[in-house]
Amino acid sequence: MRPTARQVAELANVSVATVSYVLSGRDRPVAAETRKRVLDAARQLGYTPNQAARSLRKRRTQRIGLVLSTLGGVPTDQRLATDLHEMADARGYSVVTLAVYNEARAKAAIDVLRGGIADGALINVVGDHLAHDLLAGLAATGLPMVVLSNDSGLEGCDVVRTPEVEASAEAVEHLLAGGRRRIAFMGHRHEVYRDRPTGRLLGYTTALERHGADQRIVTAGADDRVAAYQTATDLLSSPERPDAIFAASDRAAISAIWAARDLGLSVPGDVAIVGVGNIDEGLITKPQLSTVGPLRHDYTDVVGLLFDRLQAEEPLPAREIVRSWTLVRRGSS
Amino acid sequence: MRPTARQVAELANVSVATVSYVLSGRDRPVAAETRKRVLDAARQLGYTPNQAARSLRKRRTQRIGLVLSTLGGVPTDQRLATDLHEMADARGYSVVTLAVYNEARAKAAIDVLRGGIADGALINVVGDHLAHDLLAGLAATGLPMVVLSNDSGLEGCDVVRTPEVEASAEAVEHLLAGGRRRIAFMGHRHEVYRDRPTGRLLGYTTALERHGADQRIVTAGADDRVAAYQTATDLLSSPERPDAIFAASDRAAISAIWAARDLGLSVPGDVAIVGVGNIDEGLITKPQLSTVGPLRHDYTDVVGLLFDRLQAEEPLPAREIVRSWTLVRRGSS
DNA sequence: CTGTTAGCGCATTCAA
DNA sequence: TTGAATGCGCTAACAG
Repeated sequence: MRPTARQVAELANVSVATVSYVLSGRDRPVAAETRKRVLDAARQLGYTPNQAARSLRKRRTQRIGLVLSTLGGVPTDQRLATDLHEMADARGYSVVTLAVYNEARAKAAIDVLRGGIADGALINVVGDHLAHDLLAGLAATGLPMVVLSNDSGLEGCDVVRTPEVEASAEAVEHLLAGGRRRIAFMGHRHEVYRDRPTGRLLGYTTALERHGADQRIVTAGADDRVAAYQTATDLLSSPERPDAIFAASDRAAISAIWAARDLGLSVPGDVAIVGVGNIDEGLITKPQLSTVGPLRHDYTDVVGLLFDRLQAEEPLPAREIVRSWTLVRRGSS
Repeated sequence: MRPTARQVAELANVSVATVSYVLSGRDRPVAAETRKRVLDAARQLGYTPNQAARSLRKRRTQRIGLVLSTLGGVPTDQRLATDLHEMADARGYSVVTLAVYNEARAKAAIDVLRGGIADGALINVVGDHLAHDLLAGLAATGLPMVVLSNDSGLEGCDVVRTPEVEASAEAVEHLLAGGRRRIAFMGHRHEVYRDRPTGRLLGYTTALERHGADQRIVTAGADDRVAAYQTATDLLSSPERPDAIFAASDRAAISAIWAARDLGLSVPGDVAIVGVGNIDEGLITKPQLSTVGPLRHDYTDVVGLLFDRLQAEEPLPAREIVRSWTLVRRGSS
């Protein structure tokens, strides 16, 4: 079927070892003429080394696993992915991406990693699909990994944290300081449909509590633009219309701006709107979108953690990065 | 390091063969007590079979490769990915995604597939990053694959085609029929910066030619929302403002609607706008977006082609699917 | 400069 | 009902 090194060797009249040395380019002296025969034979047969055999033998795959919630192209994932691909490329690694989607597939994805598909993993799974003990179990195998998560108790790997609770609270306090009193929260499903507040919702409730504001308006809709538009439309056409919306994603916030404008409401006059993430698209809305998020979208430091581990001789101590988020005040609030 | 079947066997006081039989669940009689010992030992050691060794031996990986241009979450890719993941799951396959991004990485991705990372591949790469002969070479290895492409001369695999040229021409003719005379095209980079028109740009030029309209206004900007907004703003504030914009993606078309509204222009009064793709978001713009694209976003037939090949005993003849696209007239044109 | 040999970890055939 | 032996395709140590 697929040609093997053995067949290349026969065609070139050499041993498989020579084929291996020529094609993997290790520094063993090979006569120019022999090398040419091998390369010709390989080309003629369309030979590509079997990676399963190679990594079984070398005990390395030269691959990185990227684990994401979905292939949905959340802005953060896109940046993370491009930085990872670029840095992996430069170091001779390839990247395979695993999408989790739900709890069952999260288990499957972890098993694929446990099965040794990659030499290291970069993991960004939001919500609770990826059970904590699965992750801990994976880390315990010694697989170099860095996890983007605010969960506590992750040992044996690097962790990248995001100050989303504090930043969200800051955003809501900014709205309160502007005199807003009926502030609605539009969140992701995984935050809203949960027993106790976490993440951006927790920031929202915390800020309200601090200011003795007990008016909580919590809706879902931040997961996609259409839902956000509809949710915002509902909120803004209700008799008790909110005077501010804090959306858990910029994409949702932008939909909310459009919903307000379509209803003839002025932003921020009638309703102030703040998002999360600081995506570029916030600069082309009218008014421009206020948001909390990173000022620069750069994940090279995060990816760097992973390659540090891969290139280290001995296990590295667990490190932690806390990313820096800022409230960016623009026209919408 | 990572435990092997051998270690499990020693701990359970059985042979590696027994471990293999118990854990892979093949139908060889194993005493209940032995089975329990093996399972306990495996759990205790946290054993997961090495997939490289397993697929080397079984000559199957139980994996599918999904090859995409980017992890950018183009709507089509999202649908394709969810359908693939779901169907793969149901059949006991996992999915690994490879992102191409550029020409060099396209070669790398093909090499990964040639190296046997998966038993089959679903490939959707737009533009010319993935050279035709690379794809042909991959198909020649006998790897079951289905390719979404309008290129000709792809042999040894299933091909899924999209009537984008005809549909784009239809969209432009619809604009012409509505009396529009200065129709601008906003395209993807890979179409616009190329020696001769292809794809959606070709549909545009073809329609204009047919009607003797020689006014061609070709711009890029369809690749992202921000660029589209800026391009549309430029177009619409120029002294020779177009009376219609045909955008190569719905996302760009939606940005164009915003740009028009922000300039105080009426859609479709001052400028008609048509997109491509028929995404749901076109229903929440004001006016709603006219578009050409599939009426239903369903890729199960495409994914089905791949699994047909994987499950077939002998090589299947190459098949072809032509997807059905329709002009959906809504308020923006 | 090149070939022979011995596994990597697993699934599977053949004996027992 | 179980174990020993073989080899998937490759790399790397050792021998020549």
